Amino acid sequence: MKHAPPLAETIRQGIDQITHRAFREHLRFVKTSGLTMPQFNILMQLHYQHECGVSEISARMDITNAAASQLVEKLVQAGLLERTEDPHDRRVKQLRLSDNGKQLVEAAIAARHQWMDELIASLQPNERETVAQAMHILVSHLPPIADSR
Amino acid sequence: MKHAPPLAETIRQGIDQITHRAFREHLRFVKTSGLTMPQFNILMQLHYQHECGVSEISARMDITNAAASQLVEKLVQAGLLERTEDPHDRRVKQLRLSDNGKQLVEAAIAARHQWMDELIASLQPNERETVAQAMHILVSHLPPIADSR
DNA sequence: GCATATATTTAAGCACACTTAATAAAAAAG
DNA sequence: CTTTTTTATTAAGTGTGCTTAAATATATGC
Repeated sequence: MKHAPPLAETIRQGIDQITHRAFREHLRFVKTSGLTMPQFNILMQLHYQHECGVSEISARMDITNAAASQLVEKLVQAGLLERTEDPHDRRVKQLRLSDNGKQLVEAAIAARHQWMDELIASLQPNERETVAQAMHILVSHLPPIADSR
Repeated sequence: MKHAPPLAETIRQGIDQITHRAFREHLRFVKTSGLTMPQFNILMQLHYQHECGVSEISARMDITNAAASQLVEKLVQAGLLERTEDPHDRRVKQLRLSDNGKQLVEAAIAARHQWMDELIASLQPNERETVAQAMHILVSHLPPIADSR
């Protein structure tokens, strides 16, 4: 019998497979939502950030302000985003998820959790314990911040 | 002190964060490669499958044959794909990565492994053991096949 | 106050992925 | 052998995201 693969290789393969699975599921959901990826990304950003201006979106997505403005416009038209004037600085527009927008994002998160929960449910209690421990370790070691900007 | 989050929640958050990180890294690489996502996906598919026809690509990507043919054409023009006639069935074209194509895909995989390896290197030996164990558990429970077709 | 910088929008135009419809060639079915 | 199906391509047209350039409005620096 050959020797087992080194731990690092096992971890790499695990991350590869899990992310691959997660990505495919996410793509499928976005497709059924009728939105494009960039549009959807804006919604997700606003879910985590709750409120921001157009410039913050263009900065995070690495596109021009003009591009971000156009994307936002479509989402406003679609009734997924609310765009109001910032009273403190009337140049900036405050962007926020509308109720419909929130609903869509929550559905996306639920879909993302579905296959995870099935996976988790298939584990033995002691396995679940090990996996949770590992995730805690990984997350705590992940990125100091790594914003690349 | 409040109670700790349930294991399932810890696992979900771990998977979320890891996939998010992986996705961002991958996007960055694809961008620098000068290719678009659909083009890159074809290369990745041919990396894992080594050889296939145009129809298989359109089926897997859920686009028409016409669209797949056009994408393939661009990759052939770019020198990343080889397209030859299948002698067994002269309707189908055998698609295969060229040497340049292979090189690009390998660079992508190397880039994907880079941050993982940094992460792995930051772990204590016993942590690494736990994480590897967890990954093994997860992968073995992942998807029977789940090809959705 | 006046010049400059910042935040956003609009217009014009390009590249890309995608679609449908039409074409061609080979394989499979009858 | 004729008809039908499969595989791939081409042509024409649509929608999207993106860019640059120009316009507008507000805030900031001196």
